[in-house]
Amino acid sequence: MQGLQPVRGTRDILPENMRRFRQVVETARELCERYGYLEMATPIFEFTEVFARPLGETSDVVSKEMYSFTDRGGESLTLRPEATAAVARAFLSEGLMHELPLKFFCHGPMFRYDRPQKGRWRQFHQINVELLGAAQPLGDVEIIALGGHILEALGVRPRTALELNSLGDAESRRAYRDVLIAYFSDHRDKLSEESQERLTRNPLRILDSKNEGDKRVAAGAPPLSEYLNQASVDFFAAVRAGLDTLGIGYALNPKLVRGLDYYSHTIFEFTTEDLGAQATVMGGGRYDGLIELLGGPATPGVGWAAGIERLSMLMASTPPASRPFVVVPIGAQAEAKALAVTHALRQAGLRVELGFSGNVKKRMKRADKLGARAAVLMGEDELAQNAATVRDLESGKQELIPLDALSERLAQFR
RNA sequence: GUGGCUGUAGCUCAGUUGGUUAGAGCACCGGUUUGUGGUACCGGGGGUCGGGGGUUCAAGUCCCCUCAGCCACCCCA
Repeated sequence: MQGLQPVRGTRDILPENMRRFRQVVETARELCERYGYLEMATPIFEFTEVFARPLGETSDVVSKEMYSFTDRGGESLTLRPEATAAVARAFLSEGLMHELPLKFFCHGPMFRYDRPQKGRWRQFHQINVELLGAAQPLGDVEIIALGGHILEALGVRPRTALELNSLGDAESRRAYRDVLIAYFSDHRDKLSEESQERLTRNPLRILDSKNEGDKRVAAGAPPLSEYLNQASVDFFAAVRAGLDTLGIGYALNPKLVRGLDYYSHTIFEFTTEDLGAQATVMGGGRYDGLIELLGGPATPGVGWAAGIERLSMLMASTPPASRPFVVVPIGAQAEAKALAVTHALRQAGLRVELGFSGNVKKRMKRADKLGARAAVLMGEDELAQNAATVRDLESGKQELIPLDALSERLAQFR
Protein backbone atom coordinates (compact mmCIF):
# COMPACT_ATOMS: atom_id res chain seq x y z
CA MET A 1 0.00 0.00 0.00
CA GLN A 2 1.56 3.24 -1.11
CA GLY A 3 -0.75 5.67 0.61
CA LEU A 4 -3.23 7.85 -1.16
CA GLN A 5 -2.49 7.13 -4.74
CA PRO A 6 -4.24 4.84 -7.16
CA VAL A 7 -2.58 1.53 -7.93
CA ARG A 8 -0.12 1.77 -10.79
CA GLY A 9 -1.89 1.63 -14.10
CA THR A 10 -5.27 2.58 -12.67
CA ARG A 11 -6.87 5.98 -12.51
CA ASP A 12 -9.95 7.86 -11.47
CA ILE A 13 -12.33 8.98 -14.14
CA LEU A 14 -13.70 12.40 -13.26
CA PRO A 15 -16.91 13.78 -14.82
CA GLU A 16 -15.30 15.60 -17.74
CA ASN A 17 -13.39 12.53 -18.81
CA MET A 18 -16.39 10.36 -18.08
CA ARG A 19 -18.41 12.28 -20.66
CA ARG A 20 -15.93 11.11 -23.29
CA PHE A 21 -16.26 7.54 -22.07
CA ARG A 22 -20.00 7.76 -22.20
CA GLN A 23 -19.88 9.18 -25.68
CA VAL A 24 -17.94 6.11 -26.80
CA VAL A 25 -20.16 3.60 -25.02
CA GLU A 26 -23.44 5.23 -25.97
CA THR A 27 -22.44 5.63 -29.61
CA ALA A 28 -21.36 2.00 -29.73
CA ARG A 29 -24.49 0.79 -27.97
CA GLU A 30 -26.78 2.64 -30.34
CA LEU A 31 -25.04 1.49 -33.51
CA CYS A 32 -24.69 -2.06 -32.24
CA GLU A 33 -28.39 -2.21 -31.67
CA ARG A 34 -28.95 -0.96 -35.21
CA TYR A 35 -26.90 -3.93 -36.45
CA GLY A 36 -28.71 -6.29 -34.11
CA TYR A 37 -25.95 -6.67 -31.51
CA LEU A 38 -27.65 -6.64 -28.13
CA GLU A 39 -25.99 -5.55 -24.94
CA MET A 40 -25.06 -8.14 -22.35
CA ALA A 41 -22.46 -8.39 -19.61
CA THR A 42 -20.27 -11.02 -18.05
CA PRO A 43 -18.66 -10.90 -14.59
CA ILE A 44 -15.33 -9.13 -14.39
CA PHE A 45 -13.67 -12.25 -13.04
CA GLU A 46 -13.82 -15.87 -14.09
CA PHE A 47 -12.17 -19.16 -13.28
CA THR A 48 -8.61 -18.83 -14.53
CA GLU A 49 -9.12 -21.69 -16.97
CA VAL A 50 -11.64 -19.67 -18.94
CA PHE A 51 -8.82 -17.44 -20.15
CA ALA A 52 -5.77 -19.66 -19.84
CA ARG A 53 -7.00 -22.33 -22.22
CA PRO A 54 -8.31 -20.35 -25.20
CA LEU A 55 -5.74 -17.55 -25.16
CA GLY A 56 -2.84 -20.00 -25.13
CA GLU A 57 -0.43 -20.75 -22.33
CA THR A 58 2.39 -19.18 -24.30
CA SER A 59 0.57 -15.96 -25.08
CA ASP A 60 1.89 -12.87 -23.32
CA VAL A 61 -1.48 -12.28 -21.73
CA VAL A 62 -1.57 -15.66 -20.03
CA SER A 63 2.11 -16.09 -19.28
CA LYS A 64 2.73 -12.72 -17.66
CA GLU A 65 -0.19 -10.32 -17.68
CA MET A 66 -3.08 -11.94 -15.84
CA TYR A 67 -4.32 -10.73 -12.49
CA SER A 68 -4.94 -14.10 -10.91
CA PHE A 69 -5.63 -14.90 -7.29
CA THR A 70 -6.88 -17.71 -5.12
CA ASP A 71 -10.17 -17.04 -3.40
CA ARG A 72 -11.18 -18.22 0.05
CA GLY A 73 -12.51 -21.43 -1.40
CA GLY A 74 -9.17 -22.24 -2.98
CA GLU A 75 -10.30 -21.55 -6.55
CA SER A 76 -7.95 -19.83 -8.97
CA LEU A 77 -9.78 -16.79 -10.34
CA THR A 78 -8.65 -14.16 -12.83
CA LEU A 79 -9.71 -10.60 -13.47
CA ARG A 80 -10.74 -10.73 -17.10
CA PRO A 81 -7.95 -9.62 -19.47
CA GLU A 82 -10.35 -9.61 -22.43
CA ALA A 83 -14.00 -10.23 -23.15
CA THR A 84 -14.22 -12.79 -25.94
CA ALA A 85 -13.35 -15.86 -23.87
CA ALA A 86 -15.76 -14.74 -21.16
CA VAL A 87 -18.58 -14.29 -23.68
CA ALA A 88 -17.82 -17.72 -25.09
CA ARG A 89 -18.03 -19.16 -21.59
CA ALA A 90 -21.36 -17.41 -21.02
CA PHE A 91 -22.63 -18.82 -24.29
CA LEU A 92 -21.94 -22.32 -22.97
CA SER A 93 -23.06 -21.68 -19.40
CA GLU A 94 -26.36 -20.25 -20.52
CA GLY A 95 -26.97 -23.03 -23.03
CA LEU A 96 -27.41 -20.72 -25.99
CA MET A 97 -26.20 -23.13 -28.67
CA HIS A 98 -29.67 -23.62 -30.02
CA GLU A 99 -30.28 -19.93 -30.61
CA LEU A 100 -27.62 -19.24 -33.19
CA PRO A 101 -26.67 -16.96 -34.70
CA LEU A 102 -26.17 -14.65 -31.71
CA LYS A 103 -24.95 -11.08 -31.70
CA PHE A 104 -23.64 -9.45 -28.55
CA PHE A 105 -22.33 -6.06 -27.53
CA CYS A 106 -20.66 -5.51 -24.18
CA HIS A 107 -18.34 -3.07 -22.51
CA GLY A 108 -16.49 -2.72 -19.25
CA PRO A 109 -13.12 -2.89 -17.50
CA MET A 110 -10.36 -5.33 -18.41
CA PHE A 111 -7.17 -6.00 -16.47
CA ARG A 112 -3.66 -6.70 -17.63
CA TYR A 113 -0.49 -6.58 -15.52
CA ASP A 114 1.62 -4.52 -17.88
CA ARG A 115 3.89 -1.51 -17.56
CA PRO A 116 1.71 1.55 -18.16
CA GLN A 117 2.60 3.97 -20.93
CA LYS A 118 0.79 6.19 -23.38
CA GLY A 119 -2.55 4.59 -24.20
CA ARG A 120 -1.98 1.63 -21.89
CA TRP A 121 -3.25 0.91 -18.39
CA ARG A 122 -3.56 -2.04 -16.06
CA GLN A 123 -7.26 -1.41 -15.74
CA PHE A 124 -8.58 -0.24 -19.07
CA HIS A 125 -11.98 -0.35 -20.71
CA GLN A 126 -13.23 -1.92 -23.86
CA ILE A 127 -16.25 -2.10 -26.05
CA ASN A 128 -16.70 -5.53 -27.65
CA VAL A 129 -18.88 -7.15 -30.23
CA GLU A 130 -19.16 -10.87 -30.82
CA LEU A 131 -21.01 -12.74 -33.53
CA LEU A 132 -21.48 -16.42 -32.78
CA GLY A 133 -22.72 -19.09 -35.14
CA ALA A 134 -22.01 -17.42 -38.48
CA ALA A 135 -19.42 -19.36 -40.45
CA GLN A 136 -19.86 -17.22 -43.54
CA PRO A 137 -17.54 -14.43 -44.72
CA LEU A 138 -20.55 -12.17 -44.48
CA GLY A 139 -20.14 -12.33 -40.72
CA ASP A 140 -16.61 -10.98 -40.91
CA VAL A 141 -17.80 -8.24 -43.21
CA GLU A 142 -20.64 -7.20 -40.92
CA ILE A 143 -18.38 -7.13 -37.89
CA ILE A 144 -15.78 -4.98 -39.61
CA ALA A 145 -18.43 -2.69 -41.09
CA LEU A 146 -19.95 -2.17 -37.66
CA GLY A 147 -16.55 -1.34 -36.22
CA GLY A 148 -15.82 1.16 -38.94
CA HIS A 149 -19.26 2.70 -38.51
CA ILE A 150 -18.66 3.29 -34.81
CA LEU A 151 -15.28 4.87 -35.49
CA GLU A 152 -16.94 7.13 -38.03
CA ALA A 153 -19.70 8.15 -35.66
CA LEU A 154 -17.08 9.06 -33.06
CA GLY A 155 -15.24 11.14 -35.63
CA VAL A 156 -12.03 9.15 -35.31
CA ARG A 157 -12.21 7.05 -38.47
CA PRO A 158 -10.09 9.53 -40.48
CA ARG A 159 -7.29 9.04 -37.98
CA THR A 160 -7.27 5.27 -38.44
CA ALA A 161 -6.38 2.72 -41.10
CA LEU A 162 -7.79 -0.77 -41.50
CA GLU A 163 -5.23 -3.54 -41.70
CA LEU A 164 -6.27 -6.99 -42.77
CA ASN A 165 -4.78 -10.46 -42.96
CA SER A 166 -5.85 -14.09 -43.02
CA LEU A 167 -4.40 -16.86 -40.91
CA GLY A 168 -6.38 -19.46 -42.82
CA ASP A 169 -8.20 -22.38 -41.31
CA ALA A 170 -6.69 -24.87 -38.88
CA GLU A 171 -5.35 -27.09 -41.65
CA SER A 172 -3.62 -24.20 -43.38
CA ARG A 173 -2.12 -22.94 -40.17
CA ARG A 174 -0.75 -26.34 -39.29
CA ALA A 175 0.90 -26.70 -42.67
CA TYR A 176 2.34 -23.21 -42.52
CA ARG A 177 3.57 -23.72 -38.99
CA ASP A 178 5.73 -26.63 -40.10
CA VAL A 179 7.15 -24.63 -42.98
CA LEU A 180 7.89 -21.74 -40.69
CA ILE A 181 9.61 -23.85 -38.07
CA ALA A 182 11.81 -25.36 -40.75
CA TYR A 183 12.71 -21.94 -42.12
CA PHE A 184 13.44 -20.28 -38.80
CA SER A 185 15.38 -23.29 -37.55
CA ASP A 186 17.81 -22.74 -40.41
CA HIS A 187 18.38 -19.18 -39.15
CA ARG A 188 18.13 -19.94 -35.48
CA ASP A 189 21.43 -18.25 -34.60
CA LYS A 190 20.23 -14.95 -36.08
CA LEU A 191 17.05 -14.83 -34.02
CA SER A 192 16.66 -12.97 -30.74
CA GLU A 193 16.62 -15.05 -27.60
CA GLU A 194 12.90 -14.49 -27.24
CA SER A 195 12.15 -15.59 -30.77
CA GLN A 196 14.23 -18.72 -30.35
CA GLU A 197 11.82 -19.66 -27.61
CA ARG A 198 8.85 -18.79 -29.78
CA LEU A 199 10.19 -21.13 -32.40
CA THR A 200 8.93 -24.18 -30.59
CA ARG A 201 5.87 -22.65 -28.99
CA ASN A 202 4.42 -20.11 -31.38
CA PRO A 203 6.51 -19.56 -34.50
CA LEU A 204 3.86 -17.36 -36.13
CA ARG A 205 4.62 -14.61 -33.70
CA ILE A 206 8.20 -14.28 -34.84
CA LEU A 207 6.73 -12.68 -37.93
CA ASP A 208 5.62 -9.52 -36.17
CA SER A 209 8.67 -9.16 -33.93
CA LYS A 210 10.05 -5.64 -33.80
CA ASN A 211 13.56 -6.88 -33.11
CA GLU A 212 15.75 -5.75 -36.04
CA GLY A 213 17.52 -9.09 -36.39
CA ASP A 214 14.21 -10.95 -36.29
CA LYS A 215 12.77 -8.59 -38.86
CA ARG A 216 15.56 -9.33 -41.30
CA VAL A 217 15.06 -13.06 -40.93
CA ALA A 218 11.27 -12.75 -41.05
CA ALA A 219 11.47 -10.74 -44.26
CA GLY A 220 12.82 -13.79 -46.02
CA ALA A 221 10.29 -16.18 -44.54
CA PRO A 222 7.84 -17.91 -46.87
CA PRO A 223 4.60 -15.89 -46.85
CA LEU A 224 1.58 -17.29 -45.09
CA SER A 225 -0.65 -16.46 -48.03
CA GLU A 226 1.09 -19.10 -50.15
CA TYR A 227 0.18 -21.84 -47.70
CA LEU A 228 -3.52 -21.18 -47.39
CA ASN A 229 -5.62 -24.03 -48.75
CA GLN A 230 -8.22 -23.33 -51.37
CA ALA A 231 -11.07 -23.02 -48.88
CA SER A 232 -9.14 -20.43 -46.89
CA VAL A 233 -8.19 -18.49 -50.00
CA ASP A 234 -11.81 -18.42 -51.13
CA PHE A 235 -13.02 -17.38 -47.72
CA PHE A 236 -10.61 -14.47 -47.51
CA ALA A 237 -11.47 -13.39 -51.05
CA ALA A 238 -15.14 -13.31 -50.11
CA VAL A 239 -14.44 -11.15 -47.07
CA ARG A 240 -12.47 -8.70 -49.18
CA ALA A 241 -15.17 -8.65 -51.82
CA GLY A 242 -17.71 -7.77 -49.14
CA LEU A 243 -15.57 -4.91 -47.90
CA ASP A 244 -15.17 -3.70 -51.48
CA THR A 245 -18.92 -3.75 -51.92
CA LEU A 246 -19.27 -1.49 -48.91
CA GLY A 247 -16.47 0.78 -50.04
CA ILE A 248 -14.43 0.01 -46.94
CA GLY A 249 -10.76 0.51 -47.76
CA TYR A 250 -8.10 -1.65 -46.18
CA ALA A 251 -4.44 -2.52 -46.45
CA LEU A 252 -3.30 -6.14 -46.52
CA ASN A 253 -0.68 -6.71 -43.86
CA PRO A 254 0.84 -10.17 -44.22
CA LYS A 255 2.79 -9.65 -40.97
CA LEU A 256 -0.35 -9.06 -38.94
CA VAL A 257 -0.57 -12.02 -36.56
CA ARG A 258 -2.12 -10.93 -33.25
CA GLY A 259 -1.16 -12.33 -29.90
CA LEU A 260 -3.96 -14.70 -29.03
CA ASP A 261 -3.97 -18.31 -30.15
CA TYR A 262 -7.63 -18.62 -30.88
CA TYR A 263 -7.77 -16.66 -34.12
CA SER A 264 -8.24 -18.21 -37.53
CA HIS A 265 -9.07 -16.86 -40.98
CA THR A 266 -9.67 -13.12 -40.92
CA ILE A 267 -7.81 -10.91 -38.48
CA PHE A 268 -7.85 -7.14 -38.60
CA GLU A 269 -6.90 -4.00 -36.73
CA PHE A 270 -7.92 -0.38 -37.04
CA THR A 271 -4.65 1.37 -36.30
CA THR A 272 -3.58 4.96 -35.72
CA GLU A 273 -0.33 6.90 -35.63
CA ASP A 274 -1.61 9.33 -33.04
CA LEU A 275 -1.24 7.29 -29.85
CA GLY A 276 2.51 6.88 -29.54
CA ALA A 277 3.60 3.27 -29.66
CA GLN A 278 0.06 2.00 -29.21
CA ALA A 279 -1.16 1.69 -32.78
CA THR A 280 -4.17 -0.53 -32.30
CA VAL A 281 -7.46 1.16 -31.57
CA MET A 282 -9.75 -1.71 -32.48
CA GLY A 283 -8.68 -5.27 -33.18
CA GLY A 284 -10.26 -8.61 -33.72
CA GLY A 285 -10.94 -11.46 -36.07
CA ARG A 286 -12.47 -14.85 -36.51
CA TYR A 287 -12.17 -17.48 -33.80
CA ASP A 288 -13.85 -20.61 -35.10
CA GLY A 289 -12.09 -22.96 -32.70
CA LEU A 290 -12.58 -21.09 -29.45
CA ILE A 291 -15.87 -22.53 -28.24
CA GLU A 292 -14.57 -26.03 -28.82
CA LEU A 293 -11.44 -25.23 -26.84
CA LEU A 294 -13.72 -24.45 -23.92
CA GLY A 295 -15.40 -27.80 -24.27
CA GLY A 296 -18.42 -26.76 -26.30
CA PRO A 297 -19.73 -27.79 -29.70
CA ALA A 298 -17.88 -26.51 -32.77
CA THR A 299 -19.25 -22.99 -33.13
CA PRO A 300 -17.84 -20.30 -35.38
CA GLY A 301 -17.30 -16.79 -34.06
CA VAL A 302 -16.06 -13.36 -35.12
CA GLY A 303 -15.61 -10.23 -33.07
CA TRP A 304 -13.49 -7.30 -32.06
CA ALA A 305 -12.54 -5.22 -29.06
CA ALA A 306 -11.72 -1.54 -28.94
CA GLY A 307 -10.11 0.47 -26.16
CA ILE A 308 -12.39 3.13 -24.74
CA GLU A 309 -9.44 5.13 -23.42
CA ARG A 310 -7.77 5.07 -26.80
CA LEU A 311 -10.94 6.03 -28.62
CA SER A 312 -11.63 8.87 -26.24
CA MET A 313 -8.09 10.15 -26.68
CA LEU A 314 -8.63 10.29 -30.42
CA MET A 315 -11.93 12.16 -30.10
CA ALA A 316 -11.56 15.80 -31.01
CA SER A 317 -13.72 17.27 -28.28
CA THR A 318 -15.40 16.55 -24.98
CA PRO A 319 -19.19 16.44 -25.11
CA PRO A 320 -20.52 19.45 -23.18
CA ALA A 321 -22.02 19.00 -19.74
CA SER A 322 -25.71 19.66 -19.35
CA ARG A 323 -26.55 23.12 -18.05
CA PRO A 324 -28.66 23.36 -14.91
CA PHE A 325 -31.14 25.91 -13.68
CA VAL A 326 -30.39 27.25 -10.22
CA VAL A 327 -33.07 28.19 -7.75
CA VAL A 328 -32.04 31.06 -5.48
CA PRO A 329 -34.13 31.75 -2.38
CA ILE A 330 -33.86 35.29 -1.03
CA GLY A 331 -34.35 35.41 2.69
CA ALA A 332 -35.01 32.55 5.12
CA GLN A 333 -38.75 32.51 4.61
CA ALA A 334 -38.33 31.74 0.91
CA GLU A 335 -36.29 28.59 1.48
CA ALA A 336 -39.17 26.20 2.03
CA LYS A 337 -40.89 27.42 -1.11
CA ALA A 338 -37.63 27.19 -3.05
CA LEU A 339 -37.23 23.59 -1.96
CA ALA A 340 -40.73 22.73 -3.12
CA VAL A 341 -40.27 24.52 -6.44
CA THR A 342 -36.93 22.82 -7.04
CA HIS A 343 -38.50 19.44 -6.45
CA ALA A 344 -41.42 20.19 -8.76
CA LEU A 345 -39.07 21.33 -11.53
CA ARG A 346 -37.01 18.17 -11.18
CA GLN A 347 -40.15 16.08 -11.42
CA ALA A 348 -40.97 18.01 -14.56
CA GLY A 349 -37.71 16.69 -16.02
CA LEU A 350 -35.39 19.66 -15.66
CA ARG A 351 -31.89 19.66 -14.20
CA VAL A 352 -32.15 21.98 -11.23
CA GLU A 353 -29.75 22.92 -8.45
CA LEU A 354 -30.70 24.39 -5.11
CA GLY A 355 -27.70 25.67 -3.23
CA PHE A 356 -27.26 24.46 0.31
CA SER A 357 -26.23 27.79 1.79
CA GLY A 358 -25.13 31.33 1.10
CA ASN A 359 -26.57 34.76 0.45
CA VAL A 360 -27.86 35.78 -2.95
CA LYS A 361 -24.49 36.93 -4.19
CA LYS A 362 -22.78 33.67 -3.34
CA ARG A 363 -25.58 31.65 -4.81
CA MET A 364 -25.40 33.63 -8.03
CA LYS A 365 -21.65 33.09 -8.22
CA ARG A 366 -22.19 29.41 -7.69
CA ALA A 367 -24.84 29.35 -10.41
CA ASP A 368 -22.38 30.93 -12.80
CA LYS A 369 -19.70 28.42 -11.94
CA LEU A 370 -22.10 25.57 -12.57
CA GLY A 371 -22.70 26.96 -16.02
CA ALA A 372 -26.36 27.55 -15.24
CA ARG A 373 -28.56 28.62 -18.10
CA ALA A 374 -30.83 30.69 -15.90
CA ALA A 375 -31.41 31.51 -12.24
CA VAL A 376 -34.80 31.32 -10.57
CA LEU A 377 -34.95 34.01 -7.90
CA MET A 378 -37.56 33.79 -5.17
CA GLY A 379 -37.92 36.52 -2.54
CA GLU A 380 -40.72 38.27 -0.71
CA ASP A 381 -41.85 40.18 -3.78
CA GLU A 382 -42.11 37.04 -5.88
CA LEU A 383 -43.78 35.01 -3.14
CA ALA A 384 -46.42 37.67 -2.73
CA GLN A 385 -47.36 37.19 -6.37
CA ASN A 386 -46.93 33.39 -6.36
CA ALA A 387 -44.23 33.83 -8.98
CA ALA A 388 -40.46 33.75 -9.48
CA THR A 389 -37.96 35.98 -11.24
CA VAL A 390 -36.23 34.11 -14.03
CA ARG A 391 -32.87 35.59 -14.94
CA ASP A 392 -31.27 34.56 -18.22
CA LEU A 393 -27.62 34.24 -17.22
CA GLU A 394 -26.40 34.80 -20.76
CA SER A 395 -28.31 37.96 -21.60
CA GLY A 396 -28.94 39.17 -18.06
CA LYS A 397 -32.60 39.75 -18.90
CA GLN A 398 -35.11 39.04 -16.17
CA GLU A 399 -38.82 38.37 -16.20
CA LEU A 400 -41.47 37.55 -13.64
CA ILE A 401 -43.04 34.13 -14.24
CA PRO A 402 -46.04 32.66 -12.35
CA LEU A 403 -45.01 29.49 -10.53
CA ASP A 404 -47.51 27.35 -12.42
CA ALA A 405 -45.94 28.40 -15.72
CA LEU A 406 -42.35 28.07 -14.52
CA SER A 407 -41.36 24.64 -15.82
CA GLU A 408 -42.87 25.44 -19.19
CA ARG A 409 -40.92 28.71 -19.41
CA LEU A 410 -37.63 27.13 -18.34
CA ALA A 411 -38.07 24.32 -20.85
CA GLN A 412 -37.87 26.94 -23.60
CA PHE A 413 -34.22 27.66 -22.79
CA ARG A 414 -31.40 25.97 -24.66
C1' G B 1 11.11 -7.54 -16.30
C1' U B 2 14.68 -3.78 -18.91
C1' G B 3 16.04 1.31 -20.47
C1' G B 4 15.63 6.87 -20.90
C1' C B 5 13.54 11.34 -18.83
C1' U B 6 11.11 13.69 -14.73
C1' G B 7 9.41 14.61 -9.38
C1' U B 8 8.91 22.51 -5.79
C1' A B 9 1.35 24.82 -3.49
C1' G B 10 -5.02 21.60 -6.16
C1' C B 11 -2.94 22.72 -11.60
C1' U B 12 1.20 24.84 -14.88
C1' C B 13 5.86 26.34 -13.54
C1' A B 14 10.18 29.96 -11.58
C1' G B 15 13.87 29.35 -7.96
C1' U B 16 20.61 32.52 -9.79
C1' U B 17 27.99 29.54 -8.87
C1' G B 18 24.48 25.50 -2.29
C1' G B 19 23.63 31.06 1.78
C1' U B 20 18.66 34.74 5.51
C1' U B 21 11.11 33.55 7.08
C1' A B 22 10.61 29.05 -0.91
C1' G B 23 7.87 32.57 -5.25
C1' A B 24 4.37 33.57 -9.68
C1' G B 25 0.04 32.65 -12.72
C1' C B 26 -4.44 29.93 -12.61
C1' A B 27 -7.77 27.67 -9.09
C1' C B 28 -9.93 28.21 -4.12
C1' C B 29 -11.91 31.41 0.10
C1' G B 30 -13.24 36.43 1.76
C1' G B 31 -14.08 41.69 0.66
C1' U B 32 -15.20 46.32 -2.61
C1' U B 33 -22.43 49.19 2.13
C1' U B 34 -25.94 44.26 3.09
C1' G B 35 -32.38 41.07 -3.33
C1' U B 36 -28.34 39.34 -8.22
C1' G B 37 -23.34 36.03 -11.36
C1' G B 38 -19.60 36.59 -15.35
C1' U B 39 -15.05 41.77 -15.71
C1' A B 40 -11.80 44.77 -12.44
C1' C B 41 -9.39 45.94 -7.78
C1' C B 42 -7.97 44.50 -2.61
C1' G B 43 -6.98 40.70 0.90
C1' G B 44 -6.41 35.48 2.60
C1' G B 45 -5.55 30.18 3.36
C1' G B 46 -2.44 26.48 1.38
C1' G B 47 4.14 23.61 0.32
C1' U B 48 7.56 17.63 5.55
C1' C B 49 10.63 21.35 -1.98
C1' G B 50 8.24 12.63 -3.57
C1' G B 51 10.64 9.71 0.74
C1' G B 52 15.25 8.16 3.41
C1' G B 53 20.41 8.66 4.18
C1' G B 54 25.01 11.37 3.27
C1' U B 55 28.56 15.69 2.19
C1' U B 56 28.73 20.84 4.26
C1' C B 57 29.04 26.04 9.00
C1' A B 58 24.71 25.93 5.52
C1' A B 59 20.94 21.79 0.47
C1' G B 60 14.94 22.71 -3.17
C1' U B 61 19.99 23.42 -5.22
C1' C B 62 25.73 18.29 -4.70
C1' C B 63 26.14 12.47 -3.89
C1' C B 64 23.76 7.56 -2.88
C1' C B 65 19.41 4.60 -2.16
C1' U B 66 14.24 4.25 -2.66
C1' C B 67 9.24 5.37 -4.34
C1' A B 68 6.19 7.43 -8.02
C1' G B 69 4.98 9.52 -12.86
C1' C B 70 5.86 9.88 -18.08
C1' C B 71 7.83 7.66 -22.49
C1' A B 72 10.00 3.41 -24.93
C1' C B 73 11.22 -2.12 -25.46
C1' C B 74 7.99 -6.75 -25.10
C1' C B 75 2.79 -7.17 -26.27
C1' C B 76 -1.53 -5.31 -26.99
C1' A B 77 -6.93 -2.14 -26.17
